[in-house]
Amino acid sequence: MASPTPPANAFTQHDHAHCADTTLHKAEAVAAEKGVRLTPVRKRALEILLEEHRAMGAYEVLDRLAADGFGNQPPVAYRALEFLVDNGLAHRVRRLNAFAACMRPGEEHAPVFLICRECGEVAEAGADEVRQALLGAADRLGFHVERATVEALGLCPKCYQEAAQ
Amino acid sequence: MASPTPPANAFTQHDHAHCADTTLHKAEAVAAEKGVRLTPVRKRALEILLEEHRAMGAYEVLDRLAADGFGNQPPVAYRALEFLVDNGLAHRVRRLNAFAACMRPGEEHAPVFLICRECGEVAEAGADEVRQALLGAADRLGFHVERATVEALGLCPKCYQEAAQ
DNA sequence: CACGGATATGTTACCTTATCACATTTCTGC
DNA sequence: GCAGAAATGTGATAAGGTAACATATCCGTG
Ligand SMILES: [Zn+2]
Ligand SMILES: [Zn+2]
Ligand SMILES: [Zn+2]
Ligand SMILES: [Zn+2]
Repeated sequence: MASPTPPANAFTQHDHAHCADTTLHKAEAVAAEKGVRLTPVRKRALEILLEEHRAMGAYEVLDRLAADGFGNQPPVAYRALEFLVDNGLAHRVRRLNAFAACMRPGEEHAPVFLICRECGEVAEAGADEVRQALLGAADRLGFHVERATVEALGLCPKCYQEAAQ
Repeated sequence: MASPTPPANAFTQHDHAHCADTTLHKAEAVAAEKGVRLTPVRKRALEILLEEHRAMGAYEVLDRLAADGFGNQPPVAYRALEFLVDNGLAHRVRRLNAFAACMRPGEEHAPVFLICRECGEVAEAGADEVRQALLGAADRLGFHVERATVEALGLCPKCYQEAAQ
């Protein structure tokens, strides 16, 4: 089965309001199906992450949540973010110590993050071949992979163009 | 050119004293060739990382350095570690917020880390196919990769065996 | 509806990781 | 020997993350 949505990604111009809206609705559907509660804080945290195609630090999210009347202590943000990550609605971007909304909630995927060091945009690329290659390399050492982190730092198309001039 | 050393890795039983010693000498050679100074703190930091096939936090390294008569403030460790990383003598393991000695200093390689969640051992696997797959995925979005982080968390052969019982 | 356990939130306090800024020393080329 | 560069020591502080416990909300059951 092919992906039902054309792959709107951070580096392609697109109607992001629509992109975010669609993703939020998918997330709600996923939560409903899994029988987990996308409570107000959690939903708001996800909306905040969805505003832009970039990763946000927990404290940045916290500030936004606090401004919206939620608690202003770290656990408020960390708990909401943990929930989102645990349920596949957001990902943790290790290189940035930050979090990004998952762009394909519900779809089985091994996320690969492409992080532009110039503009900070983060794209989530599906890359099964990367995962396959990783599993192969691990297998040769007898290692059993449970979770994988694959992140690339570099330049997005736009910033690469600009740098070339 | 094939790798000159048989791939001694964390998950294979081997004479680690020899393994560490060899790697340290390779590192010294690399530093000499690059014309950078592997000063006492830096060398000691590398030796500390080389003691075991696992990643160490900066503060753990710092404690060891301080015990050896070096400074006991964070920058002491962070600077030494930064030097090692910048010169390809150590790697940063993002998932653990820690550092591991590079097992193949001088060799061009795209490191992939296999982290056992049970015993904490970390193996550095060379995996060009993983890098190729990543470059391919990035290219499809027009992204230019400069640096990549590939880390897998799971169980090493030994711990997997033990878990199965 | 009432009750009780499970789940979620608020809040305090604290720990770990990482960086800045600046003074002092050590090295290196001249 | 001397000047500039590189490396180190040190204090202070920013940024990221968690433990623990009290309070509130939800939800199935009687
Ligand atoms: Zn979008
Ligand atoms: Zn960019
Ligand atoms: Zn070894
Ligand atoms: Zn293990």
